[in-house]
Amino acid sequence: MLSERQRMILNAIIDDYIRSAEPVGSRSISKRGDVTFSPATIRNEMADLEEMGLLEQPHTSAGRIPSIKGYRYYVDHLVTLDGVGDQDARKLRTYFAEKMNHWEGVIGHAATILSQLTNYTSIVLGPEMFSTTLKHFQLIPINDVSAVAIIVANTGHVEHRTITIPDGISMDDMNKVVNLLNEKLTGVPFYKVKSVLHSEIANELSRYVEHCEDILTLLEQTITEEQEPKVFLSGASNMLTQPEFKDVDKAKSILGMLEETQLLMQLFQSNPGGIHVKIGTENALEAINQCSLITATYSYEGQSLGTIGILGPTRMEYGKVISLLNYLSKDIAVMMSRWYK
Amino acid sequence: MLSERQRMILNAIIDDYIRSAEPVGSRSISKRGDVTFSPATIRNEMADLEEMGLLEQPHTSAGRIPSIKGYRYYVDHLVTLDGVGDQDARKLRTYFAEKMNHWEGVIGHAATILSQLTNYTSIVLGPEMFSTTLKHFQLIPINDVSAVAIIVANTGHVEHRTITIPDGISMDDMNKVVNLLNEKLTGVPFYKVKSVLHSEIANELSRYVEHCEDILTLLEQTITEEQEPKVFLSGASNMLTQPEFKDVDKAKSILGMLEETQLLMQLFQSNPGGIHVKIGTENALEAINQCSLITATYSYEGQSLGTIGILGPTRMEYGKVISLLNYLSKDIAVMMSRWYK
DNA sequence: AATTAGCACTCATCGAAATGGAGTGCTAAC
DNA sequence: GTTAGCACTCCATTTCGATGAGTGCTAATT
Repeated sequence: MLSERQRMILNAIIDDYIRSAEPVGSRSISKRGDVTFSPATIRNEMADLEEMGLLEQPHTSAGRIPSIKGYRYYVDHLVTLDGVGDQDARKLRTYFAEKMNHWEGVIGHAATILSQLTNYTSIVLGPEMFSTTLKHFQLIPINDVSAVAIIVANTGHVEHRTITIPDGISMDDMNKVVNLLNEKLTGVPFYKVKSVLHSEIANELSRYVEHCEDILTLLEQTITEEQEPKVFLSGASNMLTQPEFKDVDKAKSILGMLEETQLLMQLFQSNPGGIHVKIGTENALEAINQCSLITATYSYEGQSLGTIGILGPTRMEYGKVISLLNYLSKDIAVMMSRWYK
Repeated sequence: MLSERQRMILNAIIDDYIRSAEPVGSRSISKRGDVTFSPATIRNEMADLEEMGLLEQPHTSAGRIPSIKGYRYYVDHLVTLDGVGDQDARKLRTYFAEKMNHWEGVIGHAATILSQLTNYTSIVLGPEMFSTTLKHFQLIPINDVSAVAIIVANTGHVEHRTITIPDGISMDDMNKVVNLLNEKLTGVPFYKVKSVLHSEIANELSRYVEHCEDILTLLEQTITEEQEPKVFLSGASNMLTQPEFKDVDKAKSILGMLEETQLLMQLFQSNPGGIHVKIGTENALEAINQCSLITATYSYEGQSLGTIGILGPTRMEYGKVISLLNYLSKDIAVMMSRWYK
């Protein structure tokens, strides 16, 4: 569909624009080493590319900038994955060499590194418990009326909540129930916990304990309560270094959006694994219609667990970011498996 | 030192400036209801106030704006604490009426509300475990080589870490040690844990278990490892609504600073309780030399636990914010005690 | 003696007009 | 098919004068 020459020119324009953030003229392309045609020829091609919707012109007498469609073509067909530079690789190693003693540390760190290496904003979703299995469940009484419920997954993931023990229920009864739950639920994946509770446990329980229904519903709530994954954000202020967001209002709408965890999770939904690039208006949220979002999932034992992502201007260093995300998501996977091996 | 009239005028200027963010002229003061003098008189007083260092002039033919010293006088002597408005109080009630099942929820929520009600940035430090006592300690094995250590405090605060079990140490031995620790350490304040470990436990342990030293050092690290309080940040993007930060570079240095948890904790250090106001250059960090930080501590059973704070421009609504922080810090205290009562 | 009206002066801000220059589209030559 | 040349467009920047808010000082007023 595009001639070789057109692809070269498109590539050159996008490369230049990513570097300079300013409309690219025919002359400057011609002066690059890799395109050996005269400005006039390039102008003709540029006019064609514009007609195809791959480029646009801010105003009549300006150079061209890539359109969303242009970036899309670039990402799909032209971009070269530089791989991860030695420097960056080394930084990653040293970072991860630090001893971490909970996964929040690993993931949070990953977010920090990502934003530092890219100068964009990184968003990382912690692992979903959904696909993990229950390892241990426990109640620890704090005083007469409240207790801490602790849930441990086979991945070492720990959740805890404070619950209030209803009147008229003894700690003894509670403990009996907890023991039974551990017996029956250990090894059960979280998404099955609810149904197993009802099918296998409800009956058996009613024999042992009074008030068992109250207790059961309480614990059911406790265990199955929505475990929304934690969101780690880093380098949000990097957005302000981008010339496209020097307008405070634009910056504000993006940074405001970044503060709403709900929206961020929404952004990451429906990512079936692998690396995904959403450019400009391809994103659902209006606030980031001038941004691109690149996401990758990281996994443990084949199960996709969570997502890491980079948000930047549409004029983003796609090649570098894609390589980096690719590298890092695998690194996290290795990290996790080494940890739990 | 200041005449009654000067105080009135200073108060009027600061009030106006806080509202408008623009230099205040003599005429506009004179037109307010509360100061009944002619512009000329007010001009004379303004000149005096400037000489005293309480006001300054951006340029010769502009109105006056308060200096740091001016704000300081205002906060110390003039500001009226409006109390918390009905609307705000109602919002606070509804927010806290939501059921929370871990303290992170309560504190995080507090940060959100604060930033929403004030339109400034809120920074909240979670409770330090320092002053709480150990309630329960437990190891849950995940696989052959690693286990999750869970530490519960009497406040319901839960910490967890993943540890790797050294070669040649059996899970049985580990459990013996853990049992002993629970026996001896329950009820001991965290800051004493380390010394108790050495004085009371080390000896006794050596009788029961081999390799006990290895285990002990591991667990000691685990329990006493630096528990730095969590930092909750909310409404950072509100900074961008302030006209003083419409300059992207200024905004960036502030927002960048806000991303560094270490710095934030530093900011909050050495606050002996009560409400504190740091204005402009009174703050140690250069990044917020154009900001004011108001902090308050919240406590539980008389023990000051953590800190809540509001960061805004020096041109901040001191009265409103101080009232609000005062109110909310007490609210959190009530909340916590009701929870654990 | 304190207060105020009057007035000359300062200086940031705003808009209009002038200038410069980067880049295009088109035509004609190679 | 490619390229040199040229007229044209339009943004960005600068310049300049007008505007007006606000001051400081002096002299009049209470």
